[in-house]
Amino acid sequence: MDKMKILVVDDELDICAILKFNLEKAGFEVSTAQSAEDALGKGINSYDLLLLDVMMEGMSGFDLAKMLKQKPQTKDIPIIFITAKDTADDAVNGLDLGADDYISKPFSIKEVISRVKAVLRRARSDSASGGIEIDDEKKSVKVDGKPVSLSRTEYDLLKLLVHNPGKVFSRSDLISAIWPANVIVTERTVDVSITRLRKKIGEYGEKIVSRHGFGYCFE
Amino acid sequence: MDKMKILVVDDELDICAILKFNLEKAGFEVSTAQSAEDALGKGINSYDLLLLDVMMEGMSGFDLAKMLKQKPQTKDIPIIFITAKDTADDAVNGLDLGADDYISKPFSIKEVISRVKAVLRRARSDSASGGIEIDDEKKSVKVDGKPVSLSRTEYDLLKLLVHNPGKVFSRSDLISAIWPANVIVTERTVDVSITRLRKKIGEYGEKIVSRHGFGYCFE
DNA sequence: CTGAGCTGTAACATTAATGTAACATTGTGG
DNA sequence: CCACAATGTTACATTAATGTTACAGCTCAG
Repeated sequence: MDKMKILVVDDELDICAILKFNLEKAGFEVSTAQSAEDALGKGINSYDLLLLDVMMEGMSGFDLAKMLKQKPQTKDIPIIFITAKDTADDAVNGLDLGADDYISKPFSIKEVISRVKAVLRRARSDSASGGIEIDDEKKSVKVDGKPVSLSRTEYDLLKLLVHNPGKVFSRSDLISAIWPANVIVTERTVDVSITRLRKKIGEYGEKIVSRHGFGYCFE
Repeated sequence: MDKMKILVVDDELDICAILKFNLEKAGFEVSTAQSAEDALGKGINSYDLLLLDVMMEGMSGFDLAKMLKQKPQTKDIPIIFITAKDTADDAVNGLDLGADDYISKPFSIKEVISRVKAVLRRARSDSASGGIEIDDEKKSVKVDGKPVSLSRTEYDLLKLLVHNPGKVFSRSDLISAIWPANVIVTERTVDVSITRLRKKIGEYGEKIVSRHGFGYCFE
């Protein structure tokens, strides 16, 4: 496999240097930029992953991400936000913007590397052909290349599970993540939606696995 | 939980005093040393964390760290380096040496405390993994690298015990911590769950020890 | 208005987990 | 060493969790 290319965007030179050094040691190819504007000049669409500081002079990391998510060439590049603020708001904002993960300062290097790897693994499995393809723009799903028609609930379920392989979601996790806040549904409702989803995606239904006593996960 | 013991090593007495005062206020037990040699005389392996100045007379912080990382008794003690401001290279070197974090002068006390806590939190969950790894996101447990399948009750039990090594939980402690509030179970029920858990985690089952007349604890 | 698809609940089937009791073993205080 | 209490272990009946299907209410395009 080719070296994955990572672009680190942070206005603190120390942070850039540390990330660059350690990520390179972990086998990645790393460039750095000191501002969002600087990053734009570096041909972002040639990178496989962006590490993006939220708080920067000029254009913020959020602004940059928003811009990138609008262009077809760059919208699929995974983004990990780095934020100094430990506020849940930022995390929510970031994930809402389509960020793939979010790391708060101070971070440990080990943690960063493990998240980078996780995100890249995820991104690769997304584009992996022959499996499950989720086109978030068209809100359509293909299984082994063949389009399947999912309802809104099923689509959201599949997307959440597939984008977080291995992570176990309890029924109440799923309800609060997928069902509108103002509706009240039984936990068993989740089971039924899972059953319907499993049936529609054929053999891949078996990859949505139920962890007795915990919930569901995709593997 | 016991007080965490921290050793601050810095040749500037002012810095030592400030760190000692503030860390003690934050609930830690703090000793200080003015040099690496001094630190070696203080029984380093009894500490839970070292705060280590890089630039010191005689043996540098890096040298000390390198030495400690080579001895089995001390290699798992987390180290946070304190470096002068504009030497990102130092930080890089330090992280390369297996430091868990670095802090550059001048630092804010809040920052130091939050990093200390972060590192200790991380070290705690790591050290618990002396053969047992608990992945709370995946709700899965590995013993010596091999996944074992635990029921919900067994998982909760293991997690509670492992995260509080040495602490003795009475049966009623365990029941109120793990069993849903609305169910009523015999205290002997705990014994059975413990037995099942022990069997599943193999030789590590012996680390769940029963304290006759008191309850169970993990050591 | 109408019909097709979507949804949530309930009911029933199936499987995994659990609690209790009974008996075996170990530990403790005298 | 003995008696008694605490703990270990096992089997088995029961309970809880999950899978599945049917059905009724709902939405929404036409």
